[in-house]
Amino acid sequence: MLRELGIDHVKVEPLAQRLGVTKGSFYWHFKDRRDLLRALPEFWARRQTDPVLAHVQSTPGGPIDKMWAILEFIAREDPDQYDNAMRAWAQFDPDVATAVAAIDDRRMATARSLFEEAGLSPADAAFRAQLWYFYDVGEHVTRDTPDTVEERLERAAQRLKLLTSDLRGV
Amino acid sequence: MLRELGIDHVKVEPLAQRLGVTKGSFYWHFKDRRDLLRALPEFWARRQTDPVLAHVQSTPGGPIDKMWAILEFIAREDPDQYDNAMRAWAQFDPDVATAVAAIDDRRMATARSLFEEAGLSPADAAFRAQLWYFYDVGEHVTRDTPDTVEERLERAAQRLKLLTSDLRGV
DNA sequence: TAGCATCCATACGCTGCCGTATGGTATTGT
DNA sequence: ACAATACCATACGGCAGCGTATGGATGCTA
Repeated sequence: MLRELGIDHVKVEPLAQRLGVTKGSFYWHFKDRRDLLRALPEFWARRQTDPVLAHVQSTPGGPIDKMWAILEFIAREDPDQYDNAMRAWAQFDPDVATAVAAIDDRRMATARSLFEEAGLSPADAAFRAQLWYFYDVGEHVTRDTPDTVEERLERAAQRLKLLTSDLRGV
Repeated sequence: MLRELGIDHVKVEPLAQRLGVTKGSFYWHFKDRRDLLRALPEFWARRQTDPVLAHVQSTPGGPIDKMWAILEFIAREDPDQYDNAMRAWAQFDPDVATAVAAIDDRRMATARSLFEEAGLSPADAAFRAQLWYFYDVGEHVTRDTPDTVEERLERAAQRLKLLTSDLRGV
């Protein structure tokens, strides 16, 4: 419901009908609607970013290898637009906004440390990480992600090249 | 209402109350709620992107000068998050999505032609324009825009430098 | 000044959704 | 076998918002 119609459409009665149950069931599992909404951000964080960060931890090689590992990992997933729905929600709910900002920080911090590892100064690395990450956000939010894995991989390679061509080959 | 709470909160009765009138007035000006919503995308396009494109048309100099003109123009505006609200809406309404996509295309086409003018091949210019534009989108959607004009200008200069440092000075 | 169009208020019925109260069934522990 | 607990359905009252019907009020026009 969140992905398809937005947070204002995750309502308990339509939700129950979609699941083939009634409201009575819902109010046994959750105190009220707010209680359900509170559980969503953490669910999202666990599902969408923990796997990526775990994957980059476990890949060997230099920083550019790890950047490629991230890009490849994401390109091989099917883009399910969960991020978009969360951002749309965060737009209008301060609590969710801080939750999403925390995720953004975690992701950008990873990129930043990799750019530092590749030889950039902290300030330059921070900016480069922004450019890196914002491309991802922009691609998702404008729904401009290619349909096939091959196209996504090619575009990712292009991005990595442009963002690291001036760095030492580590 | 759209900017602050999202499209699902532009409802006729709260809207009327906010304007200090009653529903009776609303239903004289608009057929129904859908009629109001239909008018919003065009209103947004006129207000948010026409001025920028008009401004770049009227600035002299080479393509990089014009790129700077765009960045400077946007940096001097106060970021009012209208774009974000439209994107949040477009996320869940296909008609709005096409309207927003049309705006994205217009903006990116401008950047693309400038990169071509600066010597890039059509394919390279298209990718470079994406990177250019997605940074903008990412900055807005993550609410990471600096508060002061000076900081925004500095960041814009940094962006322009990184995206054009390998091009001929035209 | 009579008539018509413009603009807004009041009042009404209807629907969708929330949250609660209450009862029923199934499963588990002893 | 018999509680007790977990899980779900039904039924209710209440509110918010939609759209319509109707009646002023004001201004323009002949």
